[in-house]
Formats: sequence, C-alpha cells, structure tokens
Amino acid sequence: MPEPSKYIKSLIAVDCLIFGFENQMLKVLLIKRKLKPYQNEWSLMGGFLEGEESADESASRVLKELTGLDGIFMEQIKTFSKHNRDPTERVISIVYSSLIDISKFETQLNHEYEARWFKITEVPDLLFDHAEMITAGRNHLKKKAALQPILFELLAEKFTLPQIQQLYEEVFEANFDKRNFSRKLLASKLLKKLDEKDKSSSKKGAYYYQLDKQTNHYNFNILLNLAYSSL
Amino acid sequence: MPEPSKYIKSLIAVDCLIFGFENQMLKVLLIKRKLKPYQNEWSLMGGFLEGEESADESASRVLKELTGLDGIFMEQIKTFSKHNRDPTERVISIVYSSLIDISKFETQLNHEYEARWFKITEVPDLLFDHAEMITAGRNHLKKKAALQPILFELLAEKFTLPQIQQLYEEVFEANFDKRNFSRKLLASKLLKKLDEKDKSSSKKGAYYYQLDKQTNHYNFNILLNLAYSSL
DNA sequence: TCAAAAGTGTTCCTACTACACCCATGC
DNA sequence: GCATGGGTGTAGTAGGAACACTTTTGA
Repeated sequence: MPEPSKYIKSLIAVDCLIFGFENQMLKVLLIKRKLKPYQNEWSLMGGFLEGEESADESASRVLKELTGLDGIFMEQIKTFSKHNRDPTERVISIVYSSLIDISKFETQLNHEYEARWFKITEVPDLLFDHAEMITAGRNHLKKKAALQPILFELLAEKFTLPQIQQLYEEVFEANFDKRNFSRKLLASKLLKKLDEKDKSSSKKGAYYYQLDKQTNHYNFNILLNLAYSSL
Repeated sequence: MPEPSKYIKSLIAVDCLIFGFENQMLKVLLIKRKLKPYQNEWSLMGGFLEGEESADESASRVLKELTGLDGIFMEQIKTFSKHNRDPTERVISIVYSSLIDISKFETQLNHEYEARWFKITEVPDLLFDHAEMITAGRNHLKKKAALQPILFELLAEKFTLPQIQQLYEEVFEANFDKRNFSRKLLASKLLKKLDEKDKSSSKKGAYYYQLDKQTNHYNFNILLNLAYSSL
C-alpha cells in the first residue's frame, strides 16, 4: 500500500506491570534498562510487538522472558500514546498488569535482566511515563480486587488469614478490623481451612487456608463494601 | 533510525463507541464505512492517529468530526491488536467510549457520514472486531456506572425519575423496584427537584430533576448494591 | 512468666428488600 | 369515570460497624 499518508505508523510496545506480595508488602518488579539511551534507568519490563503477535501474546512472551512463568494472570490496563513519551522515537505502549506469586518467581528469574522488587510506596524515578503506568495499574487493581477474588494470585497456595488481610490492606490502603474481615472472607465460602499452621510469624501460629476449588458460587460482594470507601 | 528490525510498525486507529439513550432504550451510533474495501459495512466511527496526536486527542477529533460535539465524556476502553483484525493492513485500534445526550447531537450531526442509532440489542453485523468492541464497552460501562454517577451524561439537562430508572435498567439489564430506586437515588443528594413536569409520557406528568452542582460529597455507593448482581 | 500474634462473639443500628395503594390527569 | 403512569410508606430482616478479651506458645 502506498504511503503518501498523513497517518503515522508507530512501534508498538507492551509494558508489563508485575505485582507481587512479600513480607506484608505490595511490590512491583522493575528492571534496569539495557538499551541506550536512558541506559540503567529503572523501568517496567517491556518489549515490542513482533511479527504477527497480538499485544496479549507479546505481553505473555515478555513476562515469560523475565520471570520464566507461564499462565500468569494478566490483563490489559491502558494504552499510552503521547507522541513524545519516548523521546527517541514514536512508540505506543500497551500496558499489562500481572499478579504473581513471588515465591514461584524467585526460582525462575532470568538473570540477564537486573530486576528488583520495589515496595509500591518506594518506587524510584522511572523511565518515560512508567510512573503513570504504575498509578493506572494500581487503581485498576483496586477496582478489580473489589469485585473479584484475584488477590489470591499474589499468594502462595497456602496462606493464612493475617496474610490475606495484610494484602487487602496494602492494596486498598486501608485498615480492616480483623474480626470483621475474617468473618466476611470465610462467609464467601472461597476458603478451605487446613490443619497445618504457619509459625513463621507468631508463636501461636496461624492456620493455613487454601482456595477451595469446589466453590463455584461464591459470595464475593462480601469484600466489596469492605473496600468501597477506597475506590 | 535504521530499521533492520523484527519489530513491526503499525497504523494506529481510534474507534469511538458512542452511547446514547432515547425512547427508553440504550443505543449506539454506527456509521456506514466509506472506504473500500468493506465499503458500506456498519462500523464504529473511527480514524487514524495523525501527526503528533495522542490517542485521546485523536478520539476527541474523530468524535467531533461526526457529532460536532466537544467536551464529551470519553474514556479509553481497550486496545485491539490481532494481526489480521483488519485484513487489508496491520492496524492497532484503541477503543474509546463516550456518552452523549442524543438531543444535543441531533442538531449537529455531520451528514457526510451515514450515521444511525441502533438499539444495543439490535446491532447489525459489524466490520472487523467491532462487535467485540461494543461488548467490551458495554461491560466497562456497567462497572463504571456502578461506581460513579456517569449515566447522567446520557440524559438531557432535565430528566425524570422514571427516565433515569429506565436508563439504569437498560444498562444493567435488570429491573429495579421504583420505590427503592428513587429512595436510593434521592438519598445520594445528587439531584435537585424542579417545579416543572414532563407530561410527554403520562397524564399526571413526572417531575423533572437535574444534577445538583452544589453537591460535592455525594453518596454514590447507593447505586452499587443495586447494580452489583449484574456486574 | 511474659510478650506477641491469633482467634473469636455480641450489640447496635443502618440500610436493603419486599410489598400495595393513592394521586393526577387527559381522554 | 376510567385508564395510565407517577408517586409514596412501612415492616421485617440481614448484614455492616464497632468493640475487648482469651488463647497459644517460644523465649
């Protein structure tokens, strides 16, 4: 097709916002950019669309390249398109958000990349508009998590009630009463109590729970009101 | 910059999903495509990014071109990127959703385009992946409308309670009890009752209301539970 | 025995649900 | 005077919010 066109053609990037939860803190995974210019600036893990890839496919590839992980919960968040967002060349970036269980990740990390987890509250200055991307992803996560039980993606298979509560408190930037929280969560019928206890964070130990795969008609509006005020 | 690159460059389209509400029905505005091939297929109103436009700017321009309207509520919904979504050329499309007051629109319509409102339930076969775009936009609208009072964008400045209720019922595909509905809505402190009545749809007439601009701390969770079951 | 975190129950009150009748008007 | 759609009130109940003490155990 001839191109006497006023329409622009642009590189298409995907940037992956990768959330994790560790030591009671919500974290994001950042890498140090290898390309010049802007070498060594912290940024989201990203890449460009290749060949016949869709953005979804591209994002999965990029995520796998860094973390070695497949089949991760991933969702398109927003597309960034200011003409000079990347000063070197026009690039449109489609941002994805994924939630990973940090413990799975550690073992498979690709060490070609200098990757580091940052507390969400202590993110350094970032490349281009990546800070804005994190803000967008975080807001998205709040809304999503208020409606659906996705935060479990951030936890290991077994987890304790205090852990989940910490996670919700981090995500919603709020504090919940533990009696009300556990009552509501258990009322959702999503969890199965195990016999085992986690003694790593207290002497008494906290019971492990896991997602009950049987449950198909859970009551999740249960967490909605809880979270509503921070949306 | 030299391009021995495996990375693709692509045209960037914006497609505008335009919602309206008329005769108690939720509608979308579609146009007949003028370009060949696929001439005369129904599609969303769209365009390509030009020059230094961001996608937001481009979408506003496209919307204005068709409807003549400025300053309309518009929001980015999702980006579509399958490599063959447009069989003629690789095009990434960023979809926007906007809510317009049909009555304002009618007077300003650009008649270069063959545009028509379709009931949301009676959308014809559409170009490319535009049907999927409508689905995505509609789901987005539900979620958004459950959390924020945006549906008023679809109504004229003055509207009646029965009208709003119809609108909510259309959007959420649910029926609400009118006593409960009006109680909740009025409790939100969003509305100001006018002295005037709309007699167009009943003999008794229904009072007009309008948004009360004074209200800055409204209670909108009020509509959340109402809508929750259909999210 | 003490410190630290886990676990649990009750009361109050708000707010949701369900439901039915009267009102105003044009014809 | 009747048909049509608009407007309103109540009783029962479920569930949210606020609140404090006991339990377990390792050091």
